[in-house]
Amino acid sequence: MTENTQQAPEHRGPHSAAPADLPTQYVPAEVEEELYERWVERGYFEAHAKSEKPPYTIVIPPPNVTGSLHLGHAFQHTLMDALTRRKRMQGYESLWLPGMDHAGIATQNKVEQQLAEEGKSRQDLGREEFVDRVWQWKEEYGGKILGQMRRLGDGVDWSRERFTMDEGLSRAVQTVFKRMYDDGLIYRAERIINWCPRCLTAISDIEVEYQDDDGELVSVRYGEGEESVVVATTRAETMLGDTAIAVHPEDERYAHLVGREIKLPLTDRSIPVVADEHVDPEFGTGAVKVTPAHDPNDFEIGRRHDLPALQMMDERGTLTVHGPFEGLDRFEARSAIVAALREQGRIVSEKRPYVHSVGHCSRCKTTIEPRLSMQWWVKVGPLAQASGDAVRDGRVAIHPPELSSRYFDWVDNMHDWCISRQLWWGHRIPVWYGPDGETRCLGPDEEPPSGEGWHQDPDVLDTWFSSGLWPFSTLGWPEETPDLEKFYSTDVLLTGYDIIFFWVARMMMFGLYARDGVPPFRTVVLTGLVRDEHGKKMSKSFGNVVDPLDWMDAYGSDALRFTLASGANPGTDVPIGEDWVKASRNFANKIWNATRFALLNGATVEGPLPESAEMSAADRWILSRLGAVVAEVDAHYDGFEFARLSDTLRHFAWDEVFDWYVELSKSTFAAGGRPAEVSRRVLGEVLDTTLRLLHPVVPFVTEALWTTLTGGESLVVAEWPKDPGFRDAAAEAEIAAVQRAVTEVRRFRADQGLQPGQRVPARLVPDAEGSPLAAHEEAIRQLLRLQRPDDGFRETASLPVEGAVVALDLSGAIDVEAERKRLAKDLAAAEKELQQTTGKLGNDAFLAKAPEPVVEKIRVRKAKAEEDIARLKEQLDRLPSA
RNA sequence: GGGCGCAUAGCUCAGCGGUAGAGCGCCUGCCUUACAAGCAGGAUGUCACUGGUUCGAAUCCGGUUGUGCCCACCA
Repeated sequence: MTENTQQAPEHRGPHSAAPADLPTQYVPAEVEEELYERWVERGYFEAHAKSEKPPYTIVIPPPNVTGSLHLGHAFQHTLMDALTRRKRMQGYESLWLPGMDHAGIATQNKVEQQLAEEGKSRQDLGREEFVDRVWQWKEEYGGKILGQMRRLGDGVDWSRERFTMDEGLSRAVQTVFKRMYDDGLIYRAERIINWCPRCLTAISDIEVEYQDDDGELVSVRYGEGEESVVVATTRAETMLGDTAIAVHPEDERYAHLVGREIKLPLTDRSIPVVADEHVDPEFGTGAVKVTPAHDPNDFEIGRRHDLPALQMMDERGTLTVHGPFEGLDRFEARSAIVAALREQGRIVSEKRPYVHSVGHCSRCKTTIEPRLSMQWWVKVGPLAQASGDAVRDGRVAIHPPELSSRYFDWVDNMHDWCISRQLWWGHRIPVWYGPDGETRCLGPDEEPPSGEGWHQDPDVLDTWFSSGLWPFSTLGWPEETPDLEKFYSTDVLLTGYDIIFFWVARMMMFGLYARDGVPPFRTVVLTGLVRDEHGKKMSKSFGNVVDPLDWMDAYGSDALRFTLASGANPGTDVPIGEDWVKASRNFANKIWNATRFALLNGATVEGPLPESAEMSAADRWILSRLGAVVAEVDAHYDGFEFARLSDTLRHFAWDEVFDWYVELSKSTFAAGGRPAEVSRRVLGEVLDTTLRLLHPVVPFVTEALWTTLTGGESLVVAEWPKDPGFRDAAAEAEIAAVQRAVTEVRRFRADQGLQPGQRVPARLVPDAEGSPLAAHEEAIRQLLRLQRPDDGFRETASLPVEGAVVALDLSGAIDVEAERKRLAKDLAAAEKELQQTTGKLGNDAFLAKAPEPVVEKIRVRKAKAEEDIARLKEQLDRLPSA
């Protein structure tokens, strides 16, 4: 490999590098790291609160410290990076704020796991030492993802990096907590919560994953003779905590029992029969055991009927009721109790398989145990209302709009949020309890109460409590900092649709509350999930998880980024496969080589663009297209249509610029003179602009090439192109005609099996009215590799194209049969077209109702079909017979 | 149980009322001095099924089937 010009010194003038030194292949590894370091050193990504420029802000969804970069991150980061880079180029004070989440339960689990390998538990260390250990762990392993972000090219402002446990962010947490506590929006209450017997903490409703598990439904007879009821249950082990039997108030089968007491099997207790609307008489026997301490429904029934709640398990799910079952695990207890009941003849109908939905801890998959427990809650009513309204009244837009229904479903039906966690890693609840049952909630600047008997609540907050403050806590709130003033509220919040509830809704609640009704962001852009090339979820068990670094190593960051952006249809999942990344790598290489060609041919960005009168049709055509593409790309950016903007750019760059325009310009360059000078300037202009347009998505390769091409400082701070509004419909039509003619002749040659080396003299014969091709004879000849006609020219084949005829001297080499077949096929197609269009135009209803442009289009099609048929027939007639 | 979405070329997906598209893959021919990570040409679809609206439906409406996701206090 030759030496890479990118290692040449910065700030060289235009074309000072010998372009021939550019290697013929783009090698990402040779430019990426160096460019990123340069960008960071020069402070391009740092935003300034004092800037006069209008702000544009995106805060990163803070990844967990425990995590490493996966394709989902790479995907979202690519989009956020593209958005902020473009805005920066457009002259905004563009801030993309990075950081990480302490991820309470996930991180604590991780460190506990590590301890377990040393044969220790967190209790062995004690709280303080354990938390130290987590911090240590965070310093050592946390933030791995931040290094990976550099590889991806993320243009984040590293000077503003935040962590949810930073001092400043902790102040924000405590400030909000205190305010909400004082406002009565945070309270403490004993309720049924979702308890994870492995993590040993409460978790919120959305941290529970329900899945259909196989269970068994057994029917058990409670009581004796007349005074007996049969209940159906899947959770026999909880019967020791039963404090009632409930039936429907209108169920005549049990009317006589309501109010009576029935003896509970395996115990000395008797429990009442109560009538409650909740019971479905159709289900099972129509009678249900009530265990208020271990089932949320039963808890409600208990409240309505003033029943005691009997806690019969400890925090690990072990039975605590005195007797033969004490000390058994909940699942062992289930079979033991069923066996005991069977022995007593109380199992009325045997177990039958029953599939029902069972909750599991989203962290460790352990079956959740509903448990009666004292916890802290956020009263969501007013906050949820405001959160819904902000979207309903348009202050916040959700993109794509289809996904807003999910948001509304959630905020409009939100239950109070359990925010306390029985963990050690996290923001400690700032509440102190006094010796006389006093409770004191402290703000960040308040000293803890001194004196005997005061102690702080041992629990910490749900990790999403601090994430919910992220858009403003990271900007300095509760202080009214210049950052907050300048960059809040943020412009776009881009994240996966899977955390609408966890994060988006909560940021809305907190943001609207803390900032007096100002929403934390104006637009929410929801992305899908990254999946494998067959649309399957990536998971360790499938073995289809891909480390983005592997692909970046193999194909470069740009290739990965471009592939991800190409797949980003709004709100839908993104499949990705290695072959696609490879294809994007090829695109990057194509950009590389096209620029190399331009440099070799003296393309320039110096001086003003030549007058359009001086330009060739090809020059005017490509500039006309360029303007249209700038406008189109802008529209796609504004609509967050990343797949479309990627497609638009790839098609324009590869097909139109790198292929047709470059090929057409070759004959111009070869001819030299003023036209060549003009084209060199136009090619420089088009490449310059195209590289700018591509930069936000593929920052590395574009930067490397653009600085060489233009001698400019950096694309990161270059200006975003504006559509100059130059359009030339005539030039566009002319070049389209050339393209069609060239394709037509190529097709002929391919059908004829003509070797490229074969000598084919040809002449372009414009018809009487002139042809748009007339001016392009030399270019066409070159594109098709046709010779000039010589004295012995003998026309043996002619191709009518675009108002002209390409006469070819094949000197008897023509394959008559192949040509006959081809013409016959074309003729059939033309006849079908004629039939269709004639039919349409003969339809009065169509003529009466269809809009004029549509009718006109059909007329044109019909005329063309007629022409084609006549021409093809003539050609067929002229073919020598075989 | 409720809600949302999707069914278009071998694969992954655009298109969403006026001649069926892209990328990858496939076939054929080319090392044409920017690029073989390339170039040229080509093949491939009753647009799930079924009614309807319309001059005209892949596109709008109803139904069916299949499929994915979300929500729900399914003893």
